[in-house]
Amino acid sequence: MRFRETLIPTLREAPADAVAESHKLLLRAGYVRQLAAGLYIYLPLGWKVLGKINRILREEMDAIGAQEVSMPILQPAEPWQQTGRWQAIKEEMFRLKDRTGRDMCLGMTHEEIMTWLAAREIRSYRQLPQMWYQIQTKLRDEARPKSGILRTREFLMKDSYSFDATHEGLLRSYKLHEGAYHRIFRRCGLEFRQVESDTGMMGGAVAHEFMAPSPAGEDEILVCPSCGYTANVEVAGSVPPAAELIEDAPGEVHTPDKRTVEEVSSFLKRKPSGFIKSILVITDKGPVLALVRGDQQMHEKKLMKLAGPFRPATKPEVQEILGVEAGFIGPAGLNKELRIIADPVLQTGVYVTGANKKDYHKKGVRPGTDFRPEWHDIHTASAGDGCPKCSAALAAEKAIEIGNIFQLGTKYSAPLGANYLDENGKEIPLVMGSYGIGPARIAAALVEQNHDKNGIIWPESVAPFDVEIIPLASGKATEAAEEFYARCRSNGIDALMDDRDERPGVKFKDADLIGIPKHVIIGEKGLKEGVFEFKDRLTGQVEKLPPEDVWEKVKWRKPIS
RNA sequence: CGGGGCGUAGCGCAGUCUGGUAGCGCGCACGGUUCGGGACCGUGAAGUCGAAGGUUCAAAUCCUUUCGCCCCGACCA
Repeated sequence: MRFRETLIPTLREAPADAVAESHKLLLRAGYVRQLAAGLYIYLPLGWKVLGKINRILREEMDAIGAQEVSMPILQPAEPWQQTGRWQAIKEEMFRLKDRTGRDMCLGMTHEEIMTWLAAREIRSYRQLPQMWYQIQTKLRDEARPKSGILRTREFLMKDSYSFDATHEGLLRSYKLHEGAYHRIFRRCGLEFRQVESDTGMMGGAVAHEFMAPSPAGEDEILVCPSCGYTANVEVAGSVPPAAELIEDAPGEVHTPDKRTVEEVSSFLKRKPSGFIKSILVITDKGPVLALVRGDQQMHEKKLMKLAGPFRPATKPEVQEILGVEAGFIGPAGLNKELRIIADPVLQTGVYVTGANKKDYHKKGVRPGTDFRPEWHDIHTASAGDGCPKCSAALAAEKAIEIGNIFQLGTKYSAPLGANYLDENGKEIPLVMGSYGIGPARIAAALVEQNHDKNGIIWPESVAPFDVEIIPLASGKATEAAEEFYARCRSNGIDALMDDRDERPGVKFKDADLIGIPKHVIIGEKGLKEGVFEFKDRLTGQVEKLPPEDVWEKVKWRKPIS
């Protein structure tokens, strides 16, 4: 393509609203424009990049035997009502009525519709397994769109769904996707990790996320440098550093007005790890007392999986339920039966905790003896904690979620009646999996991971063009550049020809900003010596070479590793 | 949804406190000189000051309401 004829509106300065590096650069380099909060226009360069990513997605999905289909974005409410998600999902779903008053929604994902189709078309075990995928627009009324194209209300998603006769079949489909995802992200040139993850509202037992490490990421993951254990902080296990053991004799201490662990620990001159933090929460089934060690943070998602949705108790509620002011509550010597969930790190040791008496704490409390809780991991794993598998020190990093895979089981097939007949003529629900990848997130994560102060540095596989040709104004240079450009075109090399009447500096700056990996600079100077210049955007290295050698370099493509 | 910030030309900003009828840089158009890392000179076009209502002789500026966008948190199928 010719620069002059293409919409590539580069900006010298980034709009003040942009904060994330990928957002700034994609805006400045002319890849995207914002229409409204969480709604983006993809300009020619941006759309080409998405196209490249989508091609890789299709190739790898096709390679594992998945079939591409296209599902409506506008959907009737019924399937969603049948699976219960019409109720379970709240403001995040765009809802509307058609002219007859029928409830409709805009698809935020396609489990319901894919399963609806499966319910009608799959009848026999002989048809199984099936894997269907699409690259389709999703709409979610996000509470907070942010970071440019990282979190938007409308976005493209490659979503696929597997239908198997058995759980073993599901595992096979899951593994196939796992492998495809690894190949996809590797081909895109992304640094990524696969982590254990929460299944969330998708349901099902097992799920993994694919994460691209980046400070712009919204997720935190824990990584063991020794054994390779990796998990989202939402599910990550860890062994916090051992606490100093102080064998107090049981007894009360006067702690006037000292409520939080910080206050009491500095008052008693004890480390926070010698305390039990008691948190009263209100669930649908009543109050629950959650306990973590004083130096630890409770992880709400972990507790939510055990106790269901909850909220912290208000101060009056604490008074009413436990008969003591908040700040002095503890698990030992409660005035009533209460569900107590304690983090296993408290299984050993002797602790200080609230005495359930205003202005008093209790010393020498032995969990398991002085009170009998349910033991469940509810603390937040953090950097420096021991790995749950090998006990080496864990590291924490921020990451962008670029894909996820879920073993759904029969969560959708059962309510939607997606059954098949087995060899014995028995009707059995399909065992399903679902698998997503966000192409725009791949693009944004790539920019986050691959840029310098001058601009973007795309990997060859997803760059909008293979090469940018930069003639420096002069009749001869333009002529030579045109010839080179024509040669690229007739050999299937996608070249961007900067045919603008601009000064060299402007062309160089724009080329670096746009980030095509190879630049060919053709100037009067070089022509006199009989050379073109080949610049590697990544290293910045420029080589003066005979045109034929430059051609060889432009033609050469990095093999897929 | 809670907290904070910001809306003035395509982009970045000043002007708002202390009311007097809108300005700077970049970009854009035209002419000229330039031409290897965002050139220079000259001329010019472009703004309902987010919107509505109010106060006032007079509102970008003061008051009220409202909309939008960004950030932190909550949420995130």
